[in-house]
Amino acid sequence: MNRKATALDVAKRAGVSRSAVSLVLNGRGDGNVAKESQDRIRAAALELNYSPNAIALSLRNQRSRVIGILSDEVVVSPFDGNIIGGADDIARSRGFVTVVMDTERDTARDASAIETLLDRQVDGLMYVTVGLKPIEVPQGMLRVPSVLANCYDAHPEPQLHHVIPDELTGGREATEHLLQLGHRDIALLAGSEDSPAAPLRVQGYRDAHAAANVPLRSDRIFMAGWDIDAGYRGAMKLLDGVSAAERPTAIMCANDRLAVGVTLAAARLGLRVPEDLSIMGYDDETRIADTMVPALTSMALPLREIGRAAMTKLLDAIEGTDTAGKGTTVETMVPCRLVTRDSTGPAPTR
Amino acid sequence: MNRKATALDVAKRAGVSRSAVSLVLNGRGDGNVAKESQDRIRAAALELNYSPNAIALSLRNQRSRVIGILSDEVVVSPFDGNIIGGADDIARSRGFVTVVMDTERDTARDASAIETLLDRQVDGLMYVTVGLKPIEVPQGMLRVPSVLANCYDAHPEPQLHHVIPDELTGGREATEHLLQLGHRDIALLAGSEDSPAAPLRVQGYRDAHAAANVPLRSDRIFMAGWDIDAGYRGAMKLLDGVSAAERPTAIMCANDRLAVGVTLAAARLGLRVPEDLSIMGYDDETRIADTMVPALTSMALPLREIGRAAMTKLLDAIEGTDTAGKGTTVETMVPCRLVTRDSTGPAPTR
DNA sequence: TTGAAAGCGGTACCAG
DNA sequence: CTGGTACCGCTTTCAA
Repeated sequence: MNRKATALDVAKRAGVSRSAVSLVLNGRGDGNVAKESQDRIRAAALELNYSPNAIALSLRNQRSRVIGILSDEVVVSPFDGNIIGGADDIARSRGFVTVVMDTERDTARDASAIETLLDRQVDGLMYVTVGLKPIEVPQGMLRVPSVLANCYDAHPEPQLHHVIPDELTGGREATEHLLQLGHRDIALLAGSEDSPAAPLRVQGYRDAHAAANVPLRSDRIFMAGWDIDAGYRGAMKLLDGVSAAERPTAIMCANDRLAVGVTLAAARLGLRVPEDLSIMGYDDETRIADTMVPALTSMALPLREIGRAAMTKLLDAIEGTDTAGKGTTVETMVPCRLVTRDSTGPAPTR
Repeated sequence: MNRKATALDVAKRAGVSRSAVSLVLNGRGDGNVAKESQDRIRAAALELNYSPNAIALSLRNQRSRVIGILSDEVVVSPFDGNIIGGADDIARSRGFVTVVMDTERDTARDASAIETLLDRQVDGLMYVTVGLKPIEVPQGMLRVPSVLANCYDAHPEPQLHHVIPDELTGGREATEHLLQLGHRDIALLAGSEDSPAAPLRVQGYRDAHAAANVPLRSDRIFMAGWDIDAGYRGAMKLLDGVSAAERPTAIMCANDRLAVGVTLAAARLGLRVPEDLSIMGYDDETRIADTMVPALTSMALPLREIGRAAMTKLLDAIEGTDTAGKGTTVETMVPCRLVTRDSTGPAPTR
């Protein structure tokens, strides 16, 4: 717990002034400080294991090279952590560090968390959520460059750039995958309306049918919820006691947990997957989709990419690197990615 | 992006000096500053929405009221986020804020992350991991009060206090639950040796058998791994084509994902849960154990409590509140908690 | 009761 | 090429 060496310590040891130390260690020694003084300074710095005090630097420069990440519940929940991972990748590669604060879905804490971050001179702010959702942008975010990841400004005149997954296309391509396998009766367990992602995925499902000119039965769409038991119950309703001719040949789920429930139901009913029933997940949750039996075909959310894109946008704004002026575009959409595994197959002939 | 008000701004507006502002706003006005000056100062501060600059404060006080949390992968992984939630609860209640940095399991990044945190004057450090594990304590952690959560110092002479779940008792009580239901042939899918939790849970399983005087078949224990497919395969080996008399009446799993796999296998084999087979999980993962069909009986990891206990220990050390001297105890064990749901029931009579 | 000044650890300007 | 000095925003001591 001994105090760290300061620039003054280095200066003394090298027999020069603090200013010289500052110049040399910041690479502006040549032409300002004698060659041999430079060497002595560098040697002294090394011996004392000197590194400048970040606090003092921030105070002086009014910049900290720290990006504050505000999470609604990404840290504590099992979901979407890779957004932060991706954001951190980019930040580090550009010489910034990120610090995360999680409000555990208590939006009342947003303002104070942001105030805390701002008080500590963060150079920028990123708001990241579990699941696509509209948010009330906390006032403080407008005081420094900021960006939204996986969420968007609920106001009619959005102030901040946001980066979100392209759920519409995701829903469409998931459906297309099944249509291409020959399925003509595809049920949809569609999550619930509390998430804006759900209706988008439903719309994608509709669009795919329309584009393929396949008639669509609205009674095949269920706003079932998001959890395993919901998937189980939904599947039971669709499959239990229904003849092969009348049941859907595929069930598309709005997330992987629903798909787990559906798989469970199929197993209980003695239906083989994918021979009798194809099951499609969404999200491609690590260690769920890839480890299910059979492994789940799923539409992967581009979490890492969202984090990377959002952080890139943010740092460009901070460093004035963005090509056009700020606010040119307000939205970046990142495509989802189909991951084909073993739970989907050709439609059974009947 | 207009600059924040400083103490000087407040002083000017109130027609006093900066020192007066400082005194009053820190509650040491009485007896030092005239009553009416105090009022003017407070009014001015309010009007200007003044809050002191945390950076300047840290520089001045050499303390920041910030706790750095270093995570191996708690943020990006789906697991154990509630440790951080619990830690944050305590920190906030005691006037500290936490900032989290996640190294995504790259221990090479530990040192630099800690250096960053230290450079920013964090008053304390907490290292938190996904899953119980021994760690190499990064040097820098010894320079400020620090604590380990869900992990422990791998060295023979541990320097830091750690808070971990009591896995031995957890394993024992999980087994006792099944024994009490009359099960006498309990298989164990035990995770893998890469986690120190696995052998402890196995030992608990053995202890419970010994205490109940129930003979134990070592060939019922499988180091199966941790994922759904591992549970599925393990269960198939135990159950498929085995007569009711020879198969175990209960399968205890080292985590909930294994239990999902087991449930899936049981469903495929036409076995009812819990009538024909009881299934026990571990971890009590949110939105898995509670939403399975049937809902999983599980041994809950006390994640939140671990975080709370660790942060309490840490803040006590920082504020010098700890009753005994530092380093009195080096370990805190937090008990796991049995959550009884629908996947376990009385052993079938045969 | 008040204000001036020092100092936390740096950087940057400027005179020598 | 060098060292002195002001300043970032705040607290604290000390003299008036």
